[in-house]
Order: sequence, then C-alpha cells, then structure tokens
Amino acid sequence: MQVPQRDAAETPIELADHRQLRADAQRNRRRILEAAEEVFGRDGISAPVDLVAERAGVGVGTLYRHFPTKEALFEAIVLDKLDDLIAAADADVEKGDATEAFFDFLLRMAEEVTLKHDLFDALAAAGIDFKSRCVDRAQYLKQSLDRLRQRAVDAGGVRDDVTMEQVMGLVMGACSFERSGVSDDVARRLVGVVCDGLRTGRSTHQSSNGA
Amino acid sequence: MQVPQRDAAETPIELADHRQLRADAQRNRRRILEAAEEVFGRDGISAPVDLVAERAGVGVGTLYRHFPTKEALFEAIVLDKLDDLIAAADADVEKGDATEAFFDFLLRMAEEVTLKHDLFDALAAAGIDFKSRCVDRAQYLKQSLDRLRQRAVDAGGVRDDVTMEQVMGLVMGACSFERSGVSDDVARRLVGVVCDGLRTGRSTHQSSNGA
DNA sequence: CACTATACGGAACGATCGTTCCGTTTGTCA
DNA sequence: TGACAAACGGAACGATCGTTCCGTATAGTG
Repeated sequence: MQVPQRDAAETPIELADHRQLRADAQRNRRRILEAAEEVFGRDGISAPVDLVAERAGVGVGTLYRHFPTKEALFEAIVLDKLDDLIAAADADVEKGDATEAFFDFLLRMAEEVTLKHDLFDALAAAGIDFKSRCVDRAQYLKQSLDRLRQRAVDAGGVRDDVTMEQVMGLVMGACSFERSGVSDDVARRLVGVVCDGLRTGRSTHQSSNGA
Repeated sequence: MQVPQRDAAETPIELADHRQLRADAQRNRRRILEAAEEVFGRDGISAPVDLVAERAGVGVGTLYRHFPTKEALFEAIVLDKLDDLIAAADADVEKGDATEAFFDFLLRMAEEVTLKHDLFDALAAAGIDFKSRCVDRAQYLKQSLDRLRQRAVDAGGVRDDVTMEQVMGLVMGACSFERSGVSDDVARRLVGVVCDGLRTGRSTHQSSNGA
C-alpha cells in the first residue's frame, strides 16, 4: 500500500502549458489558502465559503476561479496534514515499546485534531460516504495506524477485540466533546482514559452478550 | 434538586379555558407526535420538518398550529425520555455495587442513545449554548449521574480525575461513531472500553502535564 | 341543514449557503 | 503606452429549511 504523492505546494504556480499564473492570481491564491487554513482550522468545514473569501480580501468569484469547489479548497488545506500524520505513523512502527508507541500516536493525533478542526472534520468524514479524497487519505491513515495497533496487540499490551476503526471512533469521540467547550488539556486526559481502556487484562465488564 | 414535573401526555387534550380540541385536531396532533418520534428517532433533530409533516399525512401549517417551533416539537418527543433516564439514574443510586451500577447505567444509556438519535442529539446539545429545555434536562441527568459516579469513586472503583461531563463526552463520542455505521453491538463494546479506562489503578499513561 | 369558529393545506417568504455569470479591472508584453 | 488575455468582484441563482399567511374545508352546534 502506497500513499500517492502530491505536488509539494508553494513556489511559483505553473499552468499545464508551462505558462505561469499572473502575479495577482498567485498572490490571491496564497491568500485564499492562508485564509482557508485559518477559517477552516477554527470552524471546521462547516464555515461558509464567503467567510474565507472575505478573510482573504477577495471576492467569491476569485475563490472559485482557483478552486472549483468548496470541497477542493478544503482538500488543498488538509491533505498535506493527513499525509504528515500517515508518515508519522509509518515512522513510529520502528519504535521500541509497541504499546506505548501506539498510545503516544493516538495522543498526538488527538492533540492536532482538537487544535485544528479541519483535521477533525477530515477524519470524521471517514465514516460517511462522501466523495472527498480526504476519505481515501483517512483510510490510508487508518491502515498505517492499524499496523501500530497490531504490533501493540502482538506485544500483548492492547486488547484484540477492538478494531482500528473503532479506536478511531473512540478517539474522535473524545475530541468531539472537546470541540464545544473551553479547550484545555481535557482531550489529552480523555484520550488517556480511552488508552487505559484499550490495555489488556482489565475487562472485568461483561464482553459477550445474548442475541 | 428536583426534576420539574411535566403533564403526563396522552388522553383528550384540553385547552386553557376548559374546552377541548376538535376531534380532527386531536387526531392530527397524535399523528404528528408519532411521525416525529419515528423521523427524529431515525435521523436526529436534523431531519426536516416537512418530512415529519408528510409522514404524519398533514400539512406543515397544521404541524405549526400544534407546535410553535421545530424545537418545541422535538422537545415534546424527547423530554419524557430524558426524565425516564434521570429517574433510572436516581433509582440506581440505591444499588449494591457502586462501580458496576455506574457502568451499567452508562451502558444502558449508550444503548438507548444509539437506538434513538433524537436522544443522542438532545444529550449532545448539552455542551452547546442552545435555549432548549432539553439542555436543562440534560443537566439534571448529568447531576443524577454524577451521584452514581461519586459513589463509585468513593468505593474506589473509578478514577477521580475525570468529571461527569467528560465521561458523558466519552460515552457520547463512542456512540457518535456508531451512528454512521452498520449498527450492531459495537457501541456496547466501545462503552465497555471507556468503562475499563475509567477504572482505578490502570493509569500507566502519564496523567500530569506542563503549563 | 345551515352557520360559524376552528382547523387544515400548502404556497410563499426569508435566511443561509454553495456556485455561476458577466461586466469591469489589471497585469503583461510588444 | 496601447491592447488584450487573464483575472477580479460581487450580484444573482438555485437548493434547502424553518416559519408564516391566508383561502378553503369541516367539526360541532342549534
């Protein structure tokens, strides 16, 4: 499984036929991306496009000249971040203590997700149908993370009856609570609770059920 | 702390001046409530009002004659259910094993919430500002639940560094994951994980942090 | 049966939001 | 500097959704 490469942003933007964007167009494009980063980071994908345009000091028309769709703009903001997460997960698979590596990563992910609501929405969309490329990326991330999980399970540190998808659900859930309140390090603690619950040898609660 | 009493639904509806609603009005009112129960239960409060009216075989105008606002209709559906939960929590405070009583209740709550999305939305709204009476009710529930929690903490079964609000966040989070998928007993398992994480003597993860 | 207060239905309104369209402005290049 | 393609701005469109309004239907009553 390979993560498809994306053009590594920035630097003068080239058109398909080797010509460059006009100077004002390049400047506006960057402004729009910065504004989107800020606005979507704060309010998530539910923020109105007009707000991004206003923040960028640009008309909506201009925004749509650069990005064919709100979703495309959102992706432009978020795909790189997702790739970074995937890379980090893949790197952690080398780490010593498999169990703690897994939990550390969950914690780190939770922190970024609480800080940047666009990331949250991108990962939360993974469950939904959606046509976005963010969903694909979220799937990759899930697979990378699942390697961490499996290693932790093999090492005997993590229970094996909870799928990676379910773990993501728990972590996202812990973070979604955080989203509406006066943020602090609450998310950290809640994810800590989730991690403790994922450890082996603690299931005194009934785990089987009738029907 | 007392839970304010609500008129116990059903039976011929009386107007303020001791006169009764017309027969067709009573029939429609009931139909609307049934439809709302079904529609809001399936899609949560985000379901359009028109859908409820259609399901009830009634015009929107009629719906609004009976309930001044969508929110009022939603409340009419959900407040009783919330009161039932509160009563159940208050009853469980008598139970023998404080810790298991607490966890059992969380599990039961999770089951109802995954089954009925209107309940989920009502409880999820508790964090938000909102003006709804559902929020008040959710607060009552939280207080009742906190008594269960405190008892479990005192009994030494549950960690004391997580507030009831945070526990609710975790449980809601575990359930919100469930909402989009092919439902099974996943919620049960996830809440089980959360409960295990809430038990004492398991925090090998760092719990303090700088700043 | 006739009469009227009561209730009904659904078209229409207003707000929000994504997206499109087009008249105007501006960067670029000869 | 003049001309034109490129880009801009923002009004306007269409869809969704909560809510209102008013002409019509009907239950209740004598």
